[in-house]
Amino acid sequence: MTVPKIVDHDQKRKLIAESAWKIIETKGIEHASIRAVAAAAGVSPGALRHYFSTQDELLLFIVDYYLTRGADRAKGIEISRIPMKAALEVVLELLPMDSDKRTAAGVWWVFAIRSLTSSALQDKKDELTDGLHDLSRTVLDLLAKAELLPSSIDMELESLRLAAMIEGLTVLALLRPEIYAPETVERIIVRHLQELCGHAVNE
Amino acid sequence: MTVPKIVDHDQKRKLIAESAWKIIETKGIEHASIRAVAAAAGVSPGALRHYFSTQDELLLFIVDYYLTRGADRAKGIEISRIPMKAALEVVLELLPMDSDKRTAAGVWWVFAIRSLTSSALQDKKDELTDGLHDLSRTVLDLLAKAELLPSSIDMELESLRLAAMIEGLTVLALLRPEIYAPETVERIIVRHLQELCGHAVNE
DNA sequence: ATTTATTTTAACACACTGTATTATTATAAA
DNA sequence: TTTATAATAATACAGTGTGTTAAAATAAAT
Repeated sequence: MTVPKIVDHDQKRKLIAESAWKIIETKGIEHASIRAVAAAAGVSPGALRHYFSTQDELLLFIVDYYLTRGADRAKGIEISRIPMKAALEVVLELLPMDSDKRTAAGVWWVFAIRSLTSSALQDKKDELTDGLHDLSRTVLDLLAKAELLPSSIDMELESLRLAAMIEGLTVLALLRPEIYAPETVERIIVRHLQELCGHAVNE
Repeated sequence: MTVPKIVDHDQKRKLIAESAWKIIETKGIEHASIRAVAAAAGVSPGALRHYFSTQDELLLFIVDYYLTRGADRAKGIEISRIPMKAALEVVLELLPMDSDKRTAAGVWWVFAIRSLTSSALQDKKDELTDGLHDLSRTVLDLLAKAELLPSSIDMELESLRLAAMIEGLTVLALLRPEIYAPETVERIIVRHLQELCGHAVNE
């Protein structure tokens, strides 16, 4: 047996994914066709297909490479010692408050839509939505540990509600950035968290 | 001057839109191509193009014909005299609780995504999101008139928050119907409304 | 009844898309 | 040097939306 040309593979996949991401950032995801990505990455379409045999595979890799990394980052950097502030920071990390996260939110969105009809994307979709749910629960736990939440609260229901809140804000911030501006989104989250803590009013 | 073949036009547009809707319902919106819709409506692709010169136009008509009608229906049928119940019913009318509304929600979703890059869809997108916002405010007004809301409430912020809640529930109910089942969605909405009314806990 | 203007319809061509197949090149071990 | 296999390229295919161009149908005017 012989072992031919051992070429990185994983590194090349990353290179291709990064080229794709650049196109998505500048021209939008609808222009990230196989041929365009191949040209941007400096390989032929056939070569790209050798690394990603289908477009869903490429999309899957991009989502994993960028979105999952973003979610992990959100879970990692709860710097604030003040629980309320930490909770806010974690949630804001998920929302499209800057250009980068806006791109990520757009990718997540078209990925989610495609997942409705492509069975190849189902698992990752479940993983990502579960991740959102887990993160919501983490935020609630954080507040509960600080004894900020009423004991009678239904944690399961509230984490589903917070997850929906985050998802909805993401969508609307993309669709109507002039209405759901970063400051407004932040105020809404603050309001939601304070209400969870039993403060019917805040000021 | 002469006046040639006066053919319905508006009626034919409706016929085409209904054929398109049927395809969307059964095969999903990604199969509602111009050629497929034309075949289902019994006209040639060229003929369809005569009634809808672009696919965005067709999508626009479908959204107007089905979604706007649905929104108006929601605004019309606040039957319940009990304000809390009426509010719940109005909100539930927007959410994908049955097959029909699931289809509508899916259409709204891909429409929204396309609106991000198609300038032809911008106005309708704004109209629909404004409609959601207005409806949220209507619900809040309804509760306020019944003196169920604390006077200190920020109506503007709360209607933005409720709108995000509805949007998020719509998305997640489509993505994870097994988690966001109709009963769960209803419980979440009830919880949200009760919390707005100052009930930190409900049972 | 014939002409005429205009709508309606059809039939293409074009540039894309994702996918599949096939053959060629390059490489590393035997 | 031979050889097996990875990497790449080239091409074909069916599908998409869109645009153009020409034909058919129809209702009024002559």
